[in-house]
Amino acid sequence: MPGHESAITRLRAAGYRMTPQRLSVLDIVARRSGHIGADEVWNLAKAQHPYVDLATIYRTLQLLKRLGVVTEVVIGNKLHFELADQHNRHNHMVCSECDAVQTLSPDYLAEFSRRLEQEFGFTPDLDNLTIGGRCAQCCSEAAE
Amino acid sequence: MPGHESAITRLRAAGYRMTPQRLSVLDIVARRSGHIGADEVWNLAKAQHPYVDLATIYRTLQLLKRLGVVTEVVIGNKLHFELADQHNRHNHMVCSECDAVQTLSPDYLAEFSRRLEQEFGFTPDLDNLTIGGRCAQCCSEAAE
DNA sequence: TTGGTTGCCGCAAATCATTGCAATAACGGC
DNA sequence: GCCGTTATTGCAATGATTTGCGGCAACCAA
Repeated sequence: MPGHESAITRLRAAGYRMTPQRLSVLDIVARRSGHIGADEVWNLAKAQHPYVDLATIYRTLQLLKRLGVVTEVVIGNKLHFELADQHNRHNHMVCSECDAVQTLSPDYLAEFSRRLEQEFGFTPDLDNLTIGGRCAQCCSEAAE
Repeated sequence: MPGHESAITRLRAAGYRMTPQRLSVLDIVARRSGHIGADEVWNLAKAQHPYVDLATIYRTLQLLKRLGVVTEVVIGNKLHFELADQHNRHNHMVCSECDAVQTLSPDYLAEFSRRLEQEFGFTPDLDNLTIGGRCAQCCSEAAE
């Protein structure tokens, strides 16, 4: 399920050019179910297109993030990305001890978000919000 | 109001040693009302203690964060820190366009946090959670 | 199809943060 | 107060990400 044609259209509509590098990154992220690190995107991209620079990977990922095509997850000290799917929105909870990632329905943050907008005019970027903390397992291990 | 004696005690209680470098960092962060960047901590620390390494600053700040003595705020692509004050807990909303920082009562996240713990056993580290997004001013400017 | 405009890429350097290692210093016990 | 253990430091290297710049290529118009 490619599903990224709309992303291409959106890029063009926003005045950006479509390049083989961008297509490649988009394709790699779209094929992957779940998040993928920037370095891994780079490795896969090199296979398709021998001379891709890592800087281009990062720039492209940031661009796609700004356009809402991909979302960012902070895992440990590294950034991961995944295809934004309007029909399957979710947030991420990441354990700072074991780096385990759990997803969360955005419903949990809906009320919070609404209040920030209403009371402060602040529009939180929930799609790219990573909630750090300690997972159940690490909590129980720490309690021993 | 120094207020970091308790932090020193806490450090010692956790089995850590007290060094001039750590005292220095603690003192600098405590004196500052509001957040301060790691580089600025370094500059101020060098004034007191000529040979302090930046790595020590980062290590110390991470340690103090782990112990709950300081909290972290992500501003732009840099980490800032401030003294954790149990009597004045707050979260931060940071605008990704203009880097403006607003504080927020933790009450706004209390219900959310409670649900994560109850339903998933996940303990979010709200003290160090930075909420990214767009501030009211940047929102209105973007709408024009 | 061709040409001009201008956004994008590769490269290299800079920035921010973390980590391995050997020397040093903090601190509990004598 | 001195000593030994071992956590901590400084240093240098590494890792992760961003940025400046000049050449190149995508795309629109003719």
